Amino acid sequence: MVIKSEASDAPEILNLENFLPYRLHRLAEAVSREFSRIYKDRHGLTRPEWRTLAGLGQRGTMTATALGEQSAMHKTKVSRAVAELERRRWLTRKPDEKDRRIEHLTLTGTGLAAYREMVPLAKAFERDLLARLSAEERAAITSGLAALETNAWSLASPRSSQSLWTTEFERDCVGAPTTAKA
Amino acid sequence: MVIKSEASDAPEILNLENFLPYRLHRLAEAVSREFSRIYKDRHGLTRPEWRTLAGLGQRGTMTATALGEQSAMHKTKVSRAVAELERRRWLTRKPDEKDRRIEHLTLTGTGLAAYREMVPLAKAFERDLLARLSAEERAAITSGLAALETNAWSLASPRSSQSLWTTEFERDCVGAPTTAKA
DNA sequence: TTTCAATGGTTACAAATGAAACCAGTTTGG
DNA sequence: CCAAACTGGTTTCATTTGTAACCATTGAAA
Repeated sequence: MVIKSEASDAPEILNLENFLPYRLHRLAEAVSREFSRIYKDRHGLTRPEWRTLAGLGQRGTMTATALGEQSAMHKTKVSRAVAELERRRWLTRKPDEKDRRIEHLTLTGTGLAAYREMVPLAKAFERDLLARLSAEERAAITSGLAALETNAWSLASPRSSQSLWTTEFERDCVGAPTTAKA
Repeated sequence: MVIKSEASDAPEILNLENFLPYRLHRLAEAVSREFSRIYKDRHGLTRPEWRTLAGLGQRGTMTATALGEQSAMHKTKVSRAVAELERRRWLTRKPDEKDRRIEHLTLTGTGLAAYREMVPLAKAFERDLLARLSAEERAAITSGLAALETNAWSLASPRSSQSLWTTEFERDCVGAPTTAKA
């Protein structure tokens, strides 16, 4: 059996190290795990809780489904995260007038304070991560990811309410701190 | 309160959509989930099981820890995945002669067959995913990811045997089908 | 109206996960 | 030789997750 010397693609072998799904997952996992330490140590938040906080902090009042779409979380994760943040009195629910199934979620003062404390830490984390790359490399991931996002978009998992890549949750947001309109 | 019009960075707000950890995670999740359908429908494999299969298929005989390092999985995941694949008779364990703690894992004929069947599907999946991007975009993710990988490397989670980014597991591999030497 | 499908959200239950304890076996260093 | 300290690997237990079933409400259709 001859050893192939031109690295990595005997057609009948899959080189995991270069396999996109695997690379993405591994990287995401490492980054996410590292970042989680920040909100975990700091406030004992789980990832769904942090995302809920981040979503509401960014957009102001939202419904649970909107939150799920915006932050790509499963229904039940959102539900549980919201329940917990409510228990901590970091957010409040206000039933919709027209449609009594809907609840509008908003951060309380305490919740907002926590959010405001987290923002600079998050930004610093990202900055530090990117700081080690050259300008071109930064540009590369940014545009590369963007390209994948718009395309992987046709994948998404349609089953259940797990529709990633925000469809139209914008509609459900009111009074967001910065409703950037471009 | 004036509405900022230049999209997205009031310094006190974190724009999730542009936040790297979040983008990575969302993308990885979608891609991974979509890809998982292939091995899930096809063979009823879980992700750890698929990775185990892929690892052994690629490198030939390996120990459990080497597998864990190569595929960035937690000890226990590997252990359980291996147990299941063994139950299916897709792999066999052979105790090391020198060190009786160690077991060398190898795919059986059946396991190898399953692997061989999966490889083209995996490659096709990746190809299809990338096919929608322009050449530059493809180059961008490839190099962007590579850059992040080499750097995020200093993160990794040192706790437990979850050390990502392969240290020296090469040593534990024998008779890999293609021991690409560059 | 009444009925039936869809939608926002929660809950129950089963499966997947991770931390930590654990059981060999191995090495180190008296 | 013997006792730590360590390493490969498994197991136990508590937590997290996802699926599916569920309640309440709404909208559309008959």
